[in-house]
Amino acid sequence: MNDVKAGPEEEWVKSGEVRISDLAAELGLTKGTVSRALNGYEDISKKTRKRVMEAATKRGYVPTTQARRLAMGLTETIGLVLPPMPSQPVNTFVSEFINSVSAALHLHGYDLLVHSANSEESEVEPYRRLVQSRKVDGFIIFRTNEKDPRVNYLLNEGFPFVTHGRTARMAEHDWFDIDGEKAFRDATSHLIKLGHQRIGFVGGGKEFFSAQLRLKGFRTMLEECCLENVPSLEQPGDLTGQGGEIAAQNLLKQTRPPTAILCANDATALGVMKAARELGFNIPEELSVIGYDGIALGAYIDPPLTTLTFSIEESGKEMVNLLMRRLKNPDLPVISKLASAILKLRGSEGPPSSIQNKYMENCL
Amino acid sequence: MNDVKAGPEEEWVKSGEVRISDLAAELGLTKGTVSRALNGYEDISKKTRKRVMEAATKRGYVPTTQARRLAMGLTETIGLVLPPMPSQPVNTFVSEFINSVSAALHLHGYDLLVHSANSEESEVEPYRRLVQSRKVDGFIIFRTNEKDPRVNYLLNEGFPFVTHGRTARMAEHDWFDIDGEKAFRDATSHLIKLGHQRIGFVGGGKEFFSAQLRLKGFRTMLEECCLENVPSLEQPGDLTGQGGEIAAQNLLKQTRPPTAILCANDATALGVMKAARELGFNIPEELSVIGYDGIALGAYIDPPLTTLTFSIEESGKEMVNLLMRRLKNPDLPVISKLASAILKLRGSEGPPSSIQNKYMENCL
DNA sequence: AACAATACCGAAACCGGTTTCGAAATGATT
DNA sequence: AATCATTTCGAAACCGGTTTCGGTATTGTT
Repeated sequence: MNDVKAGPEEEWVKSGEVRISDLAAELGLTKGTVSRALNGYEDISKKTRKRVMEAATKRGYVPTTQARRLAMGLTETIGLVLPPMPSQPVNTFVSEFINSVSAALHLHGYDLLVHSANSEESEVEPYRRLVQSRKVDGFIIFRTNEKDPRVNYLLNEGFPFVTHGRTARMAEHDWFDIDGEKAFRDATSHLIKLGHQRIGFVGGGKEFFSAQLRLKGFRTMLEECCLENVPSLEQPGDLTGQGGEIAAQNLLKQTRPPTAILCANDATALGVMKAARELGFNIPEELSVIGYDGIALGAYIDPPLTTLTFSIEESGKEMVNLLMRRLKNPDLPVISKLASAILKLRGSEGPPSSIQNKYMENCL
Repeated sequence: MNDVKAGPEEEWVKSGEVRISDLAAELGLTKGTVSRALNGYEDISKKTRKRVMEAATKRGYVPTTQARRLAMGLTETIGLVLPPMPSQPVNTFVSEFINSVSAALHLHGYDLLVHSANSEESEVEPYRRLVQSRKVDGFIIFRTNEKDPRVNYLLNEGFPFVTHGRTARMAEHDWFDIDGEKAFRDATSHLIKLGHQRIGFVGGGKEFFSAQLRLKGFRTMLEECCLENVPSLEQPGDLTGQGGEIAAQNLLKQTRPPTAILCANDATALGVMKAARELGFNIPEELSVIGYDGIALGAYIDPPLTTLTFSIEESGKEMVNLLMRRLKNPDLPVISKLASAILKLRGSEGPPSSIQNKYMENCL
């Protein structure tokens, strides 16, 4: 009939029907004693403990979470607020991230409360509500801005949290981040070694700290290789495909268009590729494109998107570790963790059509 | 300094420091009275109520959720268990779905608890744990199988839930679904009208009910248009890009390959397109491809993917409505809701290279 | 003015656990 | 056998709210 197996010797009982007081009555003990027996207190005789535990498993007793948490004064729940999603979210990242964070939290006995942000209200409002109603013990914050109101609010409250990404106040809170600067130095270097000398850059919104760091990595490597930094080759973006399209048009319609474009994320890169196709550029022969994020979909397009990738699972795990440490001892000094992205070559980049080796003469 | 504004006339207080007993003491009332005043009981004088409410807002009192929920015997929380994710998820769907469900729940004062499934343990284990520990009042289940152990378990427990997708026991539980059969009839019809006569189909796993219905829609429309159903043109898939690649190879290496391929979802379609390119088929000139899901990324590939799409936001909203109704009154009769997908033409389909109008002579 | 009806609030139980404290029972010591 | 230390458990407070019940104080009726 169905695959739920009940013990053979006793009738099936619906879950969650037996309370600690039932157990206590059945055993002729008080609920305090039963509680201590189950929680490993030392002042319980082996014999009694055994009786209690056997009765508990036999009756299928599981403590009511709400009651336990109320008594212990903690929620064992971590909040994650989804940023307001534009209608064109290319957020394969988000679901993977939620998945890894949730799994990591579970190992510590914590639950994940996912809240959606209403775009009509202030960005901090959801956080404020969750804090005030005491629904969570801490937060996981991602996609940080340089000046982040959420961070300001939580720091002010003294409420525990960890960010995915740095902020202007990163010295005051725990954070995890990918070394986007190094990643973009690597990608830029790779393009230069292929022979590119005019390289375009499409950023994320400048409010994102990560976008600034990626830009910095790009510029640093240009300088290091004695390539001049052409302002018109740096275009702003917004981490969406549409933003990529617009930026690419601005880049490719110039009299001397770049031979390669570095994008702040994969969604942007897809927009860039779309615009490039429409303007008649062949990829990678006439234009190299590199993204950032490593979304799985990038492998299925033509040509497959070369991208900078990192382990989302590791990100989630690390962030949870940082947060658990903080919850256990709020007074510990702030720490952070920087992971690195790796360049995953898939085919959307190659040498420029006409290689000019000027930079080699000058620099190497 | 920071943008958290405190009232000008009084000093800043950390949130959540004031309890109902503090309020009561301050007002010279009992906490029972304060509680009733705040919750709109009729046996409180207007004057007292006003005093209480003013004091509450002034002191920033917000009831502790855990305590209220314990007293009221409900969790106001809905569980959503993420299916184990393969490493190649093109799951923009999941994050959007979580977002919409969370937003809809919030309107009813409910929270969303997201749990990740551990692939090593049984599929129902997470549900069992959440039920037994009484962490949630109900579940949102998606990606149903025909014989779904999760559904069996919850039905057996008499625990409230709503599914996104039908099951073998759909008469016994509330569900919401997209009319995949109709969607695939529409898509098939569209291809036939374009002149296609040999149409391939790549399904999802046959354990998914939805996959069966999509196949049924495909077959139905073939029959309706007097086209013969060629078994070798029906390939199984697994809702991933890789599965699409394999299926496409099976289809396109045949002596008489199809001129169009219908895919059970967009990820599959991307795999199909990749394989087709590698085998030298031009899309859409030599091969039309249609997907299902309407993922945003589909618009950015070349050619943009024609797909069957539906409103995820609406799905979330409807499912939450069904679930809230069920929670309010567990004895109501089972109801369900069927929404329809629409064919979003983006360019990955077109007339076959050599139009043979045989079907028109026969049928229309 | 006496009486019933109503408005309003206090007292206490309750939700289901955890934890502290003290007392009884047991065992060890002299 | 009396004393003391230990082991083991019961009693009760507590977490922070909600809800029922009953008793005044107030109002309305004749």
